[in-house]
Amino acid sequence: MKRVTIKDVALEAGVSLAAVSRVFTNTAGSSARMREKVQKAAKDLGYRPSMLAKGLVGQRTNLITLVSGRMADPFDALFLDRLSERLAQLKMRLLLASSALQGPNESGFFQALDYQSDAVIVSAGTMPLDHSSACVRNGLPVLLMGRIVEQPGVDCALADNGNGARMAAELLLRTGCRRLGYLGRGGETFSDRERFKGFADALSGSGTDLKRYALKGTPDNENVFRTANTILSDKHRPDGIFCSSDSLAFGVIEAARALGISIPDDLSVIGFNNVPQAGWRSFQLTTIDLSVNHCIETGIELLNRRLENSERCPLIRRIPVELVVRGTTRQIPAGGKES
Amino acid sequence: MKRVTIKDVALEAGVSLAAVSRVFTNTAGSSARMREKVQKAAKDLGYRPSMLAKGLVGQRTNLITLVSGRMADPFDALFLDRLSERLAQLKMRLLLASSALQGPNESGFFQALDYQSDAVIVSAGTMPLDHSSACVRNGLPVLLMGRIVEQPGVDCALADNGNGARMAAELLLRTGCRRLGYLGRGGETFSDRERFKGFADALSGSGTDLKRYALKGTPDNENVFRTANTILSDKHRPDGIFCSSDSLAFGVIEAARALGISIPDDLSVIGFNNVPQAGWRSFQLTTIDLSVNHCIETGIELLNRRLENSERCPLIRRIPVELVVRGTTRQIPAGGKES
DNA sequence: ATATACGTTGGAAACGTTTTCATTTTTTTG
DNA sequence: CAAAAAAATGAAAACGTTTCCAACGTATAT
Repeated sequence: MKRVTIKDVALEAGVSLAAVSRVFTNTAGSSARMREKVQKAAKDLGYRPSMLAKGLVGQRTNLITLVSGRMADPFDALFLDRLSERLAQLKMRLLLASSALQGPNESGFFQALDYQSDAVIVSAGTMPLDHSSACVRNGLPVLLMGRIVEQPGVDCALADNGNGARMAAELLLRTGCRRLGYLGRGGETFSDRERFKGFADALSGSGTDLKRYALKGTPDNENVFRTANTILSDKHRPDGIFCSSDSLAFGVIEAARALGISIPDDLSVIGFNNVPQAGWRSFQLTTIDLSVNHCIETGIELLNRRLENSERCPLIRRIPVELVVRGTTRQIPAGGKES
Repeated sequence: MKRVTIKDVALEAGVSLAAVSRVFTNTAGSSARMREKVQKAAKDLGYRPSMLAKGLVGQRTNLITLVSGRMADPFDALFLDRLSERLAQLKMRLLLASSALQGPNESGFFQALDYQSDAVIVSAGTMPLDHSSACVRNGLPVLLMGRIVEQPGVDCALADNGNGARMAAELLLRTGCRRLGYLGRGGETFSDRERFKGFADALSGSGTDLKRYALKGTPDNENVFRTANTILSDKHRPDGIFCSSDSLAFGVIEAARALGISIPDDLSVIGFNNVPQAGWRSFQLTTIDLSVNHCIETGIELLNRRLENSERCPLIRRIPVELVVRGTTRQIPAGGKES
């Protein structure tokens, strides 16, 4: 019932505490005989080092705090899953910070400090960053996924939104759409703002209409459907819609079907993220692919470099995106190279 | 750069360490004047107690280790999200154990021990429980979600699979299906076995055919589609299929559409879990609802009771399920009460 | 042989808390 | 007002590690 400690191992092996510690931390300066004795004793007793004690004295806890959104979007779930797995390979553990229920002193940043996490990853787009400086001040690296904040000690990794939006715009133009729409979250998140701007920029000078639509309220399917239904019921409705996420696009597709609007003949739809569902036969959504694995590798790299050198200046990494053409956009007219 | 400790607060307030500790733990025995002084000093210095130190000396870390599956199923994501939120209300944090990559000494159970979690929740159906006893031996409560294992110190909470399967069987029978199929994971998980058994039992004596199908490999949509396609391509294909999860049902629906089989006229489909997508217009899946919130409340209750009294005998809780009739099953013939 | 270096080992302080116990102060009681 | 009880306070040990430093032995160089 009582925990097996380093002390017990030392006693069993007939050596000092320091010796056991050295063996378990692979510190130089212990004979082969010593290693053997200690390892045998440890195994016999079933010893496991206390990460709490380790963290208290050393500087690493191998804990990474993740502040994530509501996990409503499959992309978030996927991100979490892969991140957890990848960190496990590096012997690190993910500590979740509920982004909901943020009392005055309850931010995920504080939680990270409380448990002496080695770093904080923020992937919740709407999470206020008020307390991030408290982390930086305590030497706790912050990694921002999906937005940019210029602050010492804060690294950022995010999709190449401008490029993605441009590809979407070009595809819609080349397939003959003329009344374009952008459906996003009303500029609530950094990504949303960048994607709209990129879309608008790419469209400027093309002589097309662009209307910006915003989802009010939660991004659940029913709510998206209602919004899309309103948009598409207008007689001047767009004939091409770029959505800031696949989830929104699914709602648009369903609303179009309900209204008898044919996709892609009467309406083209493009999403963002390329979540697994986008490839399902029920949707066949043309979308901008953002590789989860790529996101994670980029994040991990920034994290590692920061842990090695906490002083280095902040880095911003753009994650490349790719256009995935499926069935919700028309075919690009072949041959017509000139103009 | 250095952490503000209880010592700094004591110094600032001109009191002893013990005094500060007492104020912060709300222990009886400190005057109003004392509380005030300490709280002011703490606020001025921005003091936050170290959970590591706290956990080392006290017995609670407020950490709960969750061993979860691959998060591929939306139900798992939802479960995680809500659990994290609910635990946050109770001032507890979720520590994730990647269920992948289980080296010899890398089980989630060991991780729980290493960080002195207050409890382990296992929701991964396929996670081997070899090392659970190590936890129990160290007084670490184990909560099993979705399966039953009779072991001291291990509580279980799971859906009323038998009842759910029975409701599915009855609906299919009453709506006139005669060649029934069950699509599951080949008995890989406890739930799968219970659901099949419940379905078969409810069908026995009805004079209908029952065929058991098993998904081989990963439960991703593409793979499910292929499996379903094979099943439905048979000329003696079933006219009613009960799936052990909604994810499987979606694949069946898509395969049916691809083959031009009309749902629910030629084929009825029932899922399990009632994930949000089941209600989407693209699917309208009839399914057995398992309330995530109910799961969590049940789990939390078991956990709390165990933490209060670690000696009490193991409890098994069945979570009630509900039939949700949507569009993938035929209407129940009205009036026909007799026979 | 003696001095120097090096590789091994153990002792003890430190990490930031809680908690027990003894001591001091305050309040209540006769 | 003295004595007893109650309340408030502080000193120190404990939790399980790591790490610095001193001490020891052994091998190498003079």
